[in-house]
Amino acid sequence: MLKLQITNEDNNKIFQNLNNDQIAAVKHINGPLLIVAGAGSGKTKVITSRIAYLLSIGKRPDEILALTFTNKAAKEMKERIARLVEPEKAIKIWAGTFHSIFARILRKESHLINYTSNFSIYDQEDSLSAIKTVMNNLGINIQQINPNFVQSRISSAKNRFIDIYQFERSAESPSEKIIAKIYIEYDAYLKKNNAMDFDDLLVNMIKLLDNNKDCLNYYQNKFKYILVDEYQDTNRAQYLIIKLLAKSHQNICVVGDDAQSIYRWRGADIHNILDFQKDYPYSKIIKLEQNYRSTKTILNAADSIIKNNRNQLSKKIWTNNPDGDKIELYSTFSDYEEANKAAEYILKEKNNGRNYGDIAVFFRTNAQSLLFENALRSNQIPYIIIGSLSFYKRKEIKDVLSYFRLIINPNDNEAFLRVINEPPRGIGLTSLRNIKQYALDNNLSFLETCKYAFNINDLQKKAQVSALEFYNLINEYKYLAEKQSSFSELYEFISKTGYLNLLQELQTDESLDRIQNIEQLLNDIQRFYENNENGNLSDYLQQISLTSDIDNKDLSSDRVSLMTIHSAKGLEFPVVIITGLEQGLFPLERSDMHYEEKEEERRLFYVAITRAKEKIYLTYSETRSRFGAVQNQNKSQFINEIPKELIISNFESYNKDNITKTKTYKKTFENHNEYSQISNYPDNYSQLLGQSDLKIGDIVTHQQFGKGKIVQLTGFGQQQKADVVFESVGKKSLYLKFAKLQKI
DNA sequence: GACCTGCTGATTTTT
DNA sequence: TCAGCAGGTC
Repeated sequence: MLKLQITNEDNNKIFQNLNNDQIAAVKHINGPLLIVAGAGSGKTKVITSRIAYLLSIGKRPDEILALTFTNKAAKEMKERIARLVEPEKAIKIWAGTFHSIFARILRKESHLINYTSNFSIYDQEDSLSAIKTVMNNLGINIQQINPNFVQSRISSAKNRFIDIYQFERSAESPSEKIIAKIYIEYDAYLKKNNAMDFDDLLVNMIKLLDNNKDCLNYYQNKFKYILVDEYQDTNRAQYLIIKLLAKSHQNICVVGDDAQSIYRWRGADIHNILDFQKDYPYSKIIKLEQNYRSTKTILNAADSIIKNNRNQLSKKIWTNNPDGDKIELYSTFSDYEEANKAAEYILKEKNNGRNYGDIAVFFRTNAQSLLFENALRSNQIPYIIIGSLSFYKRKEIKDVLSYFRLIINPNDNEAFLRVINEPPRGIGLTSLRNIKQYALDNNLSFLETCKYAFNINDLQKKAQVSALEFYNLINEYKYLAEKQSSFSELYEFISKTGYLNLLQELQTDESLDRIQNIEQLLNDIQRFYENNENGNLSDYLQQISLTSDIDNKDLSSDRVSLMTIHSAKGLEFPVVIITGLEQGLFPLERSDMHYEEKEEERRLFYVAITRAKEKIYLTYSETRSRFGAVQNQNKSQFINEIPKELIISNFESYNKDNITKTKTYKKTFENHNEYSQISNYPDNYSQLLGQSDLKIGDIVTHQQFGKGKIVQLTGFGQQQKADVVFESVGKKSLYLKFAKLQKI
C-alpha cells in the first residue's frame, strides 16, 4: 500500500511537463519502440523520464542498459535520472557510451576472447602509429600508400564488421590487397600487444556474444530494457550488438533524428534508423515534433533546408514559440574581415544585453578557428574553444601515459616505442631495429627484449646498457600499477625516467608549461583515486582513453563558444553565428563526392541552424586563404535554400566608396603574414592585387555588356575578378583575363 | 644517433 | 600555410 503511494508520487514527478507524445514514449516499455525526436523536442527529457518510470514501477536499475555516443550525454542522463529517482538507484543503471560499457564487459570477459583484463586501449593516434609500425615491418613504404588512408579503410571495415578474411577475399584492386595485408598484420599486432583500438571494442563485443552462448544468454537476460540514444549515428557493428542483446526480450527503445545524422564518414549508417520498422516489424513509432527550442523563423529555415534531402523519415517540426528575428546574412571581402565581422556582431549582441555565453561561432573546419580566435582576442572578447587539442592528446601527456601503460601492460609495444628514446637514451633507429628483430625472432615483447639486451649481438654496448636500464626502471615501478599510488610516487617514477629533467633543462615557456601539464595529470590521478575507492591506474587509463575533454568543458562561464558544427551537436545557444558559408567549404566539396555525402553536408547545416534558439547570423567571404593560397569563393548553395523572406541581407561593404574599401583592404593585409613583407602599400590597392591597374569606381566598357562601373575587385593574378554594374544588364562578375575591360 | 633541410599533401573526429 | 616525413650531414 505504502509502496504504491510512493510510486504514484514518483510518477507525478516523472510526467510533469511532458506533452502527450512524450508521455506515450515514456510509457511504452514493452516491445520495440522508435522515437523520432526532432531537434529541440525534449529528447533527453523523454529518455530520462522513461528510465525513471521503469524504476518507479519496480524494474531493477541493473537490468537497464542505456547507450550513448558521448560521455557528456551519459553523464547528463545519469544526473537527470538521479534528480527523478533515488540517486543510489540511478548509479546502478548501466548507462554510458557504447565504448565504455563494452570495455567494461570485455575486461570482465577478457579470458573468453584471448585477452587479459589489463589490455590497453589505443586511440586513433596510437592506432595510426601501430599501422605505421606494421607497414614498416611489412616493408610497405608510406609513399606507396598513405597510412591515414589505410587506417580509415581498416576502421571502416571493422565498423561494418568485416573481418580480415572477408576483407582479404573481397580485395580486388592492388591497393586493397596491400591494405588487406596490413589489416591482417595489424590485427595480429594488436593482439600481441594485448591492445584494442576503439573499433575493436565493438568488434570484440560481437565476437564475444557470437562465440559464447552462455555469455550471450547472460547479457540478454541481464539487460531487460535497452535504450539507445542518437540511433541515427550507429554503425553496423553497434547495430549488430544491439540486435543481439535485444533479441530475446525485444524491449528495445531507440531515439534519434535521421535529419541529424552527420557521421556517415565514420561508418554511421543512416539506414539503421530508416529501416528500424523492417528490423522490428512489431515496433511502435512515436514522433516528437514539437520544438521547444527555436523561433518559428529558425524552424522554417531549417525545414526549407532539409526538404532538399531525399532520404528521410517524414515529420513536421513545429513550435509555439514566437516568430523571432530574421536571419541576418553578411558577406565580407576576406576571411580575415569575416572574423572581425563576427567579433562586431558579438559586441553588438553584448551591447543589446546578451551575455557572451549566449553566443556561439560555428565553422566547418578546424582550420577556420584561428582567425576567429585572433579576432575575438583583439576585441577582448572572452571565448572558449570546444574540441581543440585535448589535454590528453598533448605530447607530454601521451608520453607520460605511455610510461604508465608500460608498467600496466608490458606487452604494449606502441607505448614502448613512444618512450624508449624519450628522453634520448642513445637507442636510435638502428638499435631499435635490432631490438625489434630480436623480439620477433624470440617472440618477446619489446620491453622484455630489453631484459636480454646483452644477448643481442648487433646492439652497440652503449645501447645494450641503456636498454637493460630501461627494462629495470619499468620493472622497478611496476608496483605502481597495482595500488593507489600517491602524487609523489608517480612523480618519482616520471623523474627517474629522465623525462622531467629533459623539460627542466630546456627552460622555455613551452617546456615549463609541459611540466605543469604533467603535474596536473598526476593531480588528476590523485583525484580519481579519491573518487574511486577501488580504482587503480589501469582504471584511470581506461577512463581517460575513452574521454575527450569536451566532456569536462565548462560552458557555464560567460564566454563565446567557438567550435566546428560536429562538436555543436546536442548543444543550444540563443545566438549562433554560422561562418564560411561558401561553396566548396560548406558544403565541403570534392569532385568524387558521393550523393549521400552531399546530403550529409546539408544535414550538417540543419544541425547548425537548429542549435539556435533566437537568432542566427550567416556569414561568408568572397576570398579565403586555403592551403596557403588566396582563393575566390562563391556563396553557399545552402543560403539560397532558405526562403528570402526569412533573411535580411547586409552587404554594406559593397556600397562603401572606394576610399573606405581601400582602407579596410590594407588593414586586412597588414595582418596577413603572407603580405607583411610588402613594406609600402601602393595607394591604389588594385595594384597590390596583381597586374591590373583597374580600381573600384572606374568606368569601363565591355564588348558585350557596354558601359559599367567597377564596384568590387577580388582575387589575384589569373584569378582576379571584377564586379561591374553595367547600365544594360546590371551587376556581373567577370574574370579580368577574359573580360578585356577598357577603362574610359 | 641527433640535428637540419627540403618535399608533400591537406575535412568533419562522439569513442 | 604548416606539420610530418625521409634523407642527408656532422
